[in-house]
Amino acid sequence: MARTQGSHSGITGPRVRDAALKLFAQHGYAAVSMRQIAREVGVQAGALYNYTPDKQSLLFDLMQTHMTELLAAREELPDEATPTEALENFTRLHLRFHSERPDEVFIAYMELRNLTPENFAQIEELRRSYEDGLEAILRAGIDSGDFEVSDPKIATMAVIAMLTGVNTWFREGGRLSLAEVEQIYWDMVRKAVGV
Amino acid sequence: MARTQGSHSGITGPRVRDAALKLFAQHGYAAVSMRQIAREVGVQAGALYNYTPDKQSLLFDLMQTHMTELLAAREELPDEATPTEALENFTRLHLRFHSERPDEVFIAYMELRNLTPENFAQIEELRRSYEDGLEAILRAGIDSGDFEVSDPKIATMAVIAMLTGVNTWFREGGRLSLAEVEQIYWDMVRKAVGV
DNA sequence: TAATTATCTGAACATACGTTCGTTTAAAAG
DNA sequence: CTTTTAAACGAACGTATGTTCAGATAATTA
Repeated sequence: MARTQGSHSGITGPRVRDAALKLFAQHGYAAVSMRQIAREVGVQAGALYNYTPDKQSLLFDLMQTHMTELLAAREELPDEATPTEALENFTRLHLRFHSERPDEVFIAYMELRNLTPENFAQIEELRRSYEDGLEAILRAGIDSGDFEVSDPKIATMAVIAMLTGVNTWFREGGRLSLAEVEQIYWDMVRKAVGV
Repeated sequence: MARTQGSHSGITGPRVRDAALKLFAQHGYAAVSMRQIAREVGVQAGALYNYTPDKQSLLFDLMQTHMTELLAAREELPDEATPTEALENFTRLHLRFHSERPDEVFIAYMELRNLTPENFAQIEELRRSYEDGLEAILRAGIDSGDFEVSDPKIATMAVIAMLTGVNTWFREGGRLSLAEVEQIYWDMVRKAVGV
């Protein structure tokens, strides 16, 4: 056998990507073999190399796409908002975006150390850019007198850690809806920065 | 060559443990080989099996020890405190304990999926017990009217996620001392629960 | 229909893995 | 000093790894 019936790069390509995403999130990059990914796609291991130069690129592409989409989503937030509005928008966007992509988030946070140094630097740059966005909001709120925050750098890390933590327990269809979770977290964030 | 000069189980044993801790934290359980651990200890791979039945037990022991010590530390907190005092004690203990053990914390959060189902269940039980402790404090504060928290379960997860987040950036000897970090986080936690 | 291109197979490569074990040497016990 | 035990070596086991590639077949183009 060789080329199989109905085979198309437009179909197999995304399937490779999806399989890698699912398996990396489930078992971790290092614990997943190319043969496992191939089996999930329904193909032999060698065929994967039509869609990725190597395993590392598979991981990097997943993380880069995720971070780029996250930054793009943030760009779309209105920028004429007050500091408090901006913080609420950020909070709700973060919760919504992350809860919709549990696998991507898991990988983005867990597999950093499995990136090559060059790839790591690129992803880290994207992450820093995202964090800087929140820090800018906090500083604006401090300057305007809206927020009461002693250290904006730490507050940035604390808020992001708190928000990203939802992914450890939140599941669609659970006890609480996303809207309820958003409201509860926004209340906590709001209070934490003194609003 | 065979048994080497100065070899002692009382020396090599802890060194195996330390090497595994360091390497698992650095590269991840699945990415670290028994030969790497052996090299770090200064021994051949076969010698490791004088100290662990297998690689999985090495991971499990590290996590179990960590969680047990965490629970033991919490037991030593005074239990006649007010809800606010109890929450402050918990917050400071968590920050101190975790900042002193970055490698153990990293492993405890990242390598859960590399535990066998039986081992996972045990570690998860310990973690649940720790979280229940915080939830009890929050409920007590709600009942007494000290705290203003709409959902104690979520608040528990949010606070723990926020606090554990320090380990992603805090380093002894950095811009802020542990005491300063403790104060800043306690301020945020305090405000977040409405105190 | 014929020629070309895209896609996948299946075998192979060198290397690495966790683990076992017979043997050897050092330390401890008698 | 002799015997016993503890600790480590070093080779070997079978299996798995990421990756390459010639060959085969399907889809597409001419």
